[in-house]
Amino acid sequence: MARQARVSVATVSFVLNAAQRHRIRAKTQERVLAAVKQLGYSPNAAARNLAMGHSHILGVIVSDIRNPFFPEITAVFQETANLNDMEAIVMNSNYDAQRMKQSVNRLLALQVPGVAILTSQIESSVMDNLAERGICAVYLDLGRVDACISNIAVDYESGIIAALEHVRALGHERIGFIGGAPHLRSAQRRKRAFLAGAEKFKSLQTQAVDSNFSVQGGYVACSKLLSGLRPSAIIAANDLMAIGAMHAAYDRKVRIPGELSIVGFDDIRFAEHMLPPLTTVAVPRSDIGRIAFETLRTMISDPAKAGAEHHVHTHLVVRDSTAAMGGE
Amino acid sequence: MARQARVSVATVSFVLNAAQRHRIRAKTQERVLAAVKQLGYSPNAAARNLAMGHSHILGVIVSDIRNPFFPEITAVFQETANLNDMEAIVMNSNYDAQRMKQSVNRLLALQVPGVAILTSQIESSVMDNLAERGICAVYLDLGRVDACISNIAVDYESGIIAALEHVRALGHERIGFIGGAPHLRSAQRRKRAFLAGAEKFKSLQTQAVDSNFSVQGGYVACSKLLSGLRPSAIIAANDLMAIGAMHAAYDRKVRIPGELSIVGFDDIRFAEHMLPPLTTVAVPRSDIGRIAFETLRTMISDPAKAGAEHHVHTHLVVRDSTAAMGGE
DNA sequence: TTTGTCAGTTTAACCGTTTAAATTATTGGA
DNA sequence: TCCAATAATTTAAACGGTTAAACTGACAAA
Repeated sequence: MARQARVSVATVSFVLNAAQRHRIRAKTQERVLAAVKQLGYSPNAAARNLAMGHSHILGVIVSDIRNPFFPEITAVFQETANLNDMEAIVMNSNYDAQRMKQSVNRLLALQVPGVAILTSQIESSVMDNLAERGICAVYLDLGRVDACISNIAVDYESGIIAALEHVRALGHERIGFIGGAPHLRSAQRRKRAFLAGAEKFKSLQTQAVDSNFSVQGGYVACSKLLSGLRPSAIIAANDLMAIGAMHAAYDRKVRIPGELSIVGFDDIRFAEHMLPPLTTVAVPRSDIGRIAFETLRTMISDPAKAGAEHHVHTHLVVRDSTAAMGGE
Repeated sequence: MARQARVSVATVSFVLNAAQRHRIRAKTQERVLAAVKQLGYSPNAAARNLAMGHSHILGVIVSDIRNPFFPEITAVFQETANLNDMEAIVMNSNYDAQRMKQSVNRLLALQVPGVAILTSQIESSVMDNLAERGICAVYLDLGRVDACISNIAVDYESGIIAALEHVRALGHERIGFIGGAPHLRSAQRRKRAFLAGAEKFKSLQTQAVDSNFSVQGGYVACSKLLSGLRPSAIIAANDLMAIGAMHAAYDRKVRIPGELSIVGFDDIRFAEHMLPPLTTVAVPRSDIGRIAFETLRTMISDPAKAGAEHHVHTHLVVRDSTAAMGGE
């Protein structure tokens, strides 16, 4: 080991750990730092991990990294973690409970001090497993807050309401809604918000169909809506379905936004790249990534304190896929 | 520790490592396995890592995880790694040499046995650093193959030629090309392939402009092409620029594919979701992910053997953004 | 001069595996 | 029955850090 600095291993350790640095003399610190630089030394993470009982790696589990919703979140999480001298390892549950369990087990073996679980569903046995072992966790929209358990609550409702108000203000009265997979809480909340919002305006005629958050599903759902008493505006519970809806309209030669206005949800990067650019509700994904990390860090550094509930807000981004009735 | 099985730690270790399992009696194995199950035991990765001198985590560095080109690769890499009892940690260089170095250092501290570097550029000092420490590496399109260094070569040329032949067969003679950032090898190769291919056909009039692989860049480049002697077909060196080009055409009311055919490159997921769906050259990203892992695994398990060069092929996917001259 | 105090540094135990080597148990042959 | 050979298991030394506790001077006060 780099004890070319003519000091003991302990001294090196003290120098390299900010918290202990004060204990040793400036001169000695210089010597150590010089040796570190000269040897290109970096401490063995495994040894440190073993000694400290936990690693500096945080786990992040998402349902589908291929879904453009997630990379932004994980990228910010990781960048923030790196700034704090930690690593992030991102795993994919692929919407599969079995894989979720496996991923958690992998993370446990890695001795992670905390985990961010950013999926729309999770078995409570997994949460319990984590809780029992004292691993801090932050969930997305799962509600529960406890010792070492935080939650990030996305305000879907105000986004949906904003979308509804927007198309209503443009003069649309017949409004369709394409919902996400109905067994997912987050899908239910968006749908309920839509229905509740629509109730307020007697003049509105609404029709809601459930789908599955995919482009394909949005296509089918939109086809269904268009073949009935045709709405002049459609709000989709995510951008992928909105894109599917745009395709369905395109294939039937229904002009957007001339004959049909479409609003998405999420504001994935490609929303603005659609033709026409998609009006959508932005979910602040980088905030989610940042908050997920920060709340984990807080809980890890002070495990006594209870977890917290964090709220993130959504807002409407108006682009060109919506227009006034009869307009274009 | 789980020595509730009334055996020594060594025995547990032997049972849990397939290679040594034969050494111990079936009865004893059962006892150990039962204890493992009962305690929900999983071996401490850090301790194992420390004892063995290297971890079971592989590093993957990409230039930009937000670019939809990469998540597919990393997801497959990770899935394959998991099937082989290894983890993958994905880092983002953000096209920044400094961050690349940092990422490599982080991975070194983690004692990774191998690294996949999937960026279009890398300083040779980084390659040397890795090589010196005996860390296996696989690069994307960086050419060098050596002890513990493999390379995945993407056959950009045949894809570009296929795209060119395709538009030529449709009757286009005035063909524009939007190139990627000219300092990147992979951009140069695509451009050169285009120019070389165009030479073969005397009748073709081509114009190539350089850009930067971004949607914005594609927009600007296409605007430039459209404002001169207007081409009837444009081939872009990646899909993002092709999408930018589609926007430029849309904003100028140039109809696609009626007045302008556009071909992209990569076949990112959103290519088929564009309106109209984008004709593009598919780069087999899941193959890249799989091969990157497999070649790393091979090199790691037998470090004596030299690295290998792997080729992956591209192929044209014809959709609706290209059509015969004067058609639609 | 002795003693106490304190800053600076070192010692040594520990973290939980792997693995070579040592030990103990079992088996089969004389 | 005893012994050798072999099978099964245990022992103990790494691995490279962290950290409580011990140590070492230097200096100030008695």
